[in-house]
Amino acid sequence: MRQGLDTGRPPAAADDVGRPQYLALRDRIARDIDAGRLASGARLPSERHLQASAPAARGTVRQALAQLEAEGLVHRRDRSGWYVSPPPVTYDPTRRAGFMAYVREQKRTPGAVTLARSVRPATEAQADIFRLAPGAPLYAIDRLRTVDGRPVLVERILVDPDLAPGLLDRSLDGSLTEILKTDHGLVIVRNRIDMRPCALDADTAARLGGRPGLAGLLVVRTSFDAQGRVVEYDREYWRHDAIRIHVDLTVRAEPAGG
Amino acid sequence: MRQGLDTGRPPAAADDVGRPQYLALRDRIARDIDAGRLASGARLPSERHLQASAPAARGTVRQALAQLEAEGLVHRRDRSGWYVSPPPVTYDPTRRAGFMAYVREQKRTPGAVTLARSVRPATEAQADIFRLAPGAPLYAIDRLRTVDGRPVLVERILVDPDLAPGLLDRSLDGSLTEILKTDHGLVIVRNRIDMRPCALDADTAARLGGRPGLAGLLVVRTSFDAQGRVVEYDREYWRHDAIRIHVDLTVRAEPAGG
DNA sequence: GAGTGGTCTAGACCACCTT
DNA sequence: AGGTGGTCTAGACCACTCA
Repeated sequence: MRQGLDTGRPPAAADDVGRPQYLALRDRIARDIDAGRLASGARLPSERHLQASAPAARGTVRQALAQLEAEGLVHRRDRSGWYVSPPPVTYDPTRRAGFMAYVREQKRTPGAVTLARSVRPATEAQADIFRLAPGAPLYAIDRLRTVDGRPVLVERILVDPDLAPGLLDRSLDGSLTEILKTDHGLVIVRNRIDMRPCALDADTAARLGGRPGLAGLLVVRTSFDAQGRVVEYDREYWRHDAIRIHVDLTVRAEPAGG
Repeated sequence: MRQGLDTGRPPAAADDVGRPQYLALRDRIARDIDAGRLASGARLPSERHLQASAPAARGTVRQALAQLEAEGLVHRRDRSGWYVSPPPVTYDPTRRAGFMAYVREQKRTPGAVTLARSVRPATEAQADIFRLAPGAPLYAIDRLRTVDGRPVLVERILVDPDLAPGLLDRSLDGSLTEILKTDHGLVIVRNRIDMRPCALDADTAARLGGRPGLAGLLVVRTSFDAQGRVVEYDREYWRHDAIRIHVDLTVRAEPAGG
């Protein structure tokens, strides 16, 4: 499959027909990972070393690495190198357990950092969600979550100050839902969840150790109490390779004829 | 930000500092889409035309397009061109409505093609799921789903022939769950769903009009009846830019002290 | 057959991480 | 200071689509 300038090498073998060179290199690295020659967390040889061992142009090597990154097998640390990715964390949006709890259940080590807490006027869209007037104050909490020391998720949580006055003065590294329940009597009875693959903006990507455009999964959670009030509005930006969604549903009774 | 060979152009303006050229081009195209100058479904200028208008090397143009593709704003048709992507379809895994129904609810036009139907021996993993012996026969149905004529999803459904004898002789373009219920008395009471971003293999990508490595979302659905038997095992490979997941959950009663 | 995207080469300079 | 990945150039040939 080699193309471009004639390098004097023989034409591709029959079994290589139709398989681009970058995928062949991808396969080689993927095999090294599967076979354990490259362990989870291990650093790959540098692009220039891979280039020399292929041999191939550096762009071709980067194409192979980008492919492995899209598959979630490897990730990069900006200007540091490429690393074998650990297995993803399983996330069940129907469960009440907070991040810390369900990561621990999977024998991984969770971490949390509160990046910022502020009061800010609601944008039009936010006001709509909380059924407030645009410009009304909202608590905003930005948090970073890690698994085994690796940042996997950035979230921004919005809370109506009227429902949870003084919330920002609390320690916010633990379960916010728990605080809202015990301190403010806000019990969540309904969750609306939206998920979609996305590309992360420069800020978010940088916090997760990546570059603008890093593939991500956006999880938006809107939590309601029994009176239908929005108690918590949470936007979580995950690294796409760090998460796996799992839902277990018992089907509700169907209306007659359904 | 221009780098590499000196092209005689002036250094980057202050507001461009730190913003790579490919992102600037991305922004320009994204603005054209937002502003409606490029409508949904419209074809973008060719890479070589974009290159001439930027101006930039073709690799840089392709980087900008790949970024937009990752964000779901544009997609490509192999060797045909780049196109503005339509809005994604919303998918609610908790609802019983089949693909055709919920696509229609969103005022889009669904389509279905049965690609293949066969009986094949269960692999080890499949046997495990169905609690059968490895090598036991399983019905396999491959289907392609389209929205507004565009392929968005390839699925393979496995069914235990003992539970639904003769299933393959039926018309399979409609709701399989419906057939299993009305013809075979199999009522699904529990769904286990797994979702994760993935890269699509060459076959799947080709069926969705893409190249190997196309970004996708894998949705695995395991359906059980009241006796806990696996009635249906379905692996859906979606184009990542064609789907948005939405779940609305009423929280179950908590155990005391929860 | 003209034009498209897909793959590839062989360089270069830069910002930043690591030591 | 040396090495890394990030960005960019300027070409090339190929497989395929489309009119």
